[in-house]
Amino acid sequence: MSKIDNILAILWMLNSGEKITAKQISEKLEMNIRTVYRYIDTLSTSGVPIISDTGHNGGYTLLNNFIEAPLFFDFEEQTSLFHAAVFAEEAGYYGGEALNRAISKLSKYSNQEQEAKINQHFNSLEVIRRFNSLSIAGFLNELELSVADGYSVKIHYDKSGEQQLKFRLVDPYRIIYWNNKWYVIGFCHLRNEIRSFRVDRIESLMPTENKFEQPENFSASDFFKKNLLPTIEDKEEITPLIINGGYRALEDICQHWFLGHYLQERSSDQAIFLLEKGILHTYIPYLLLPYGKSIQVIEPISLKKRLVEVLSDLINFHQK
Amino acid sequence: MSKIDNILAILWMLNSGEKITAKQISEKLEMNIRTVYRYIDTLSTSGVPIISDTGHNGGYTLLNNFIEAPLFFDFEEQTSLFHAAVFAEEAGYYGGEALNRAISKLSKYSNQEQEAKINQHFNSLEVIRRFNSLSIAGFLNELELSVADGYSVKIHYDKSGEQQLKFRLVDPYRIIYWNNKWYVIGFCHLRNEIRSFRVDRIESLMPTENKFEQPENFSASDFFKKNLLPTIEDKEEITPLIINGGYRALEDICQHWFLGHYLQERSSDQAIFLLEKGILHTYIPYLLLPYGKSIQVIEPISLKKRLVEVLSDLINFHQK
DNA sequence: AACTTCCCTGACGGTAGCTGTCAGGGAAGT
DNA sequence: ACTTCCCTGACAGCTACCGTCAGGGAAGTT
Repeated sequence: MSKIDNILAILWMLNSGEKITAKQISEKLEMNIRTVYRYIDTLSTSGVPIISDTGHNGGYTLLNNFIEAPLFFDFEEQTSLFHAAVFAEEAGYYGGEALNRAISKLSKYSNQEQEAKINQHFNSLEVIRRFNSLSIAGFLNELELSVADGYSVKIHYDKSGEQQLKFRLVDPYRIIYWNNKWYVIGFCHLRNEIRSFRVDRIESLMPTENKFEQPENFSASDFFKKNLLPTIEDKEEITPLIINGGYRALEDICQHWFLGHYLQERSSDQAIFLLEKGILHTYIPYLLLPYGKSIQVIEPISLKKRLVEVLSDLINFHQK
Repeated sequence: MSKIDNILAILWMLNSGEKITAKQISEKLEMNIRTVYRYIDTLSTSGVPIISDTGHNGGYTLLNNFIEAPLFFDFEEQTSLFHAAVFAEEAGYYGGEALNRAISKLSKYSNQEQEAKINQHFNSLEVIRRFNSLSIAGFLNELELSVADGYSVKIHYDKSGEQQLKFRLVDPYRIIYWNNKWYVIGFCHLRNEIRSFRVDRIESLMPTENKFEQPENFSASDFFKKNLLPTIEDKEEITPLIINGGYRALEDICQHWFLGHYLQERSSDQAIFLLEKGILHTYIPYLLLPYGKSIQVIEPISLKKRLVEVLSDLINFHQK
């Protein structure tokens, strides 16, 4: 960060109205504390009415909150904000309206030279959208409000694609975006436990006036990863899955959205995953099929057999 | 007078709204005119939208907007910018440093009331990262510069995972982000045509001093979609692929990263795609395998046969 | 077309200024 | 007495800044 940026940052901090110590400033801005003293001195000398208190409960305040410190971004910063907006759009971010307003404001505050430079660099990158389900931004907006303000929602969730008329009351804790899909995680009163719901499978959603308490230090990330696939009911023993293959195929499989979580070890032609036996025989065969002959299961033998079973089954099915 | 003092003094002079010349500034602040030019450049580079006119009646002014209404974002706009940064990070965006700087400025700029609100809404959403290959930000940064400034790069590209010692000179037109992968599209001098390269498969990359002309109105998106898979050499006739299945499976397959492009028509239990025959028999079988028995090929019959062939082949392979 | 007023930039040599470290001092609160 | 706070001077290293010089182009006037 340049000196100007840091000086302005100090002004913004002081302008917040709260007393702040030199140590806090030095930590926030990652500068040496001696430099903080110097900058404060510089600002004071320049006429900024800074009040400094020594001793306990000491720190700096402004005489009044009237300093107008301008906000500006250099072309790299602006370009990156514009690009970030593009990634958010690609993901189907629900706050697109506010984001467009922000971007629009930003784009009005450059002169022609700056604008040309920003465009040049902005156009270096193109983000191509993938296919998404029908717009779920409406539901996401509702959910966001409910999460932020702590209100339960009543949803009609349809997991299997078949009509069901049961509503659920859900305390939404967090919205999740993962692997090109939107989820809401929350406490489901119907099931009396924390559940995740794919937003594109919500048929209807109604806000309620039921207030709930958000749990402290809830990590949606942890919960989510633990519940990636339908839970196998009984605790089963962990077993290694050993796969041989070419460099590229292994690279792909080690970064697989599901299998990647269970990677234990790999070399240039072998990867070892640790999985529960139940998962191994129910889901893994289908996950491996698209790799064709570019990978080979070395262990467990039972999975090789299971694979052949699945394949035979499919042959019968497709010969009908 | 310290530099900061003079820089801020210039900023206030410009903020008066009147046009002012470099000479006037140098006299008022008793500085050399070369230094004035430097300070103006510093401010401009930092993002202050200064308008400069040469010749008679020349001088500096600030963009009108900036005078009347300094840049200000409300909490929704700020939250959305913060979220956008999170999506960019998830994608492995190369401009993360500049983006962090921008976000850092924004977060320091908001007052405490705004900050609490922003945090509340910011924490409503969690973006979970998928697995990515080793950091390619270095290459992406180099590529971005080469794209923006129009310089060729020399790359060593490794598509098959085997060692090859042939370099290519490439005129990079655009960086592409699609389906969680980064590509560069450009004119390949080795192949004498436009090609796309997956950035994580670039083994080495060197900037050159060879300047090239960016083509006008180049849509990387169009090119990219047309070259999604290895090109089938001869023009083959288009044929329909008819698939039956349950609602959910069909929903998934119609949004498939590849097949989605060829969707012609669908109903609640059937989808029709139009594809070239060659693609149909070489790639489609593998793309359909993960769907197991949840979908069924209705037409063409030749594909059903091909599917059975592929499955038999795989059985032999996995029984070794 | 020539001239003048303006913004602009690169290169150079010299040195001013900036930074972090170290040492020391005083005010305020427990 | 101790701790937490603001504060300052001095130093070495080195980076960035400054004024000077030279040159270029845009815009307006005569």
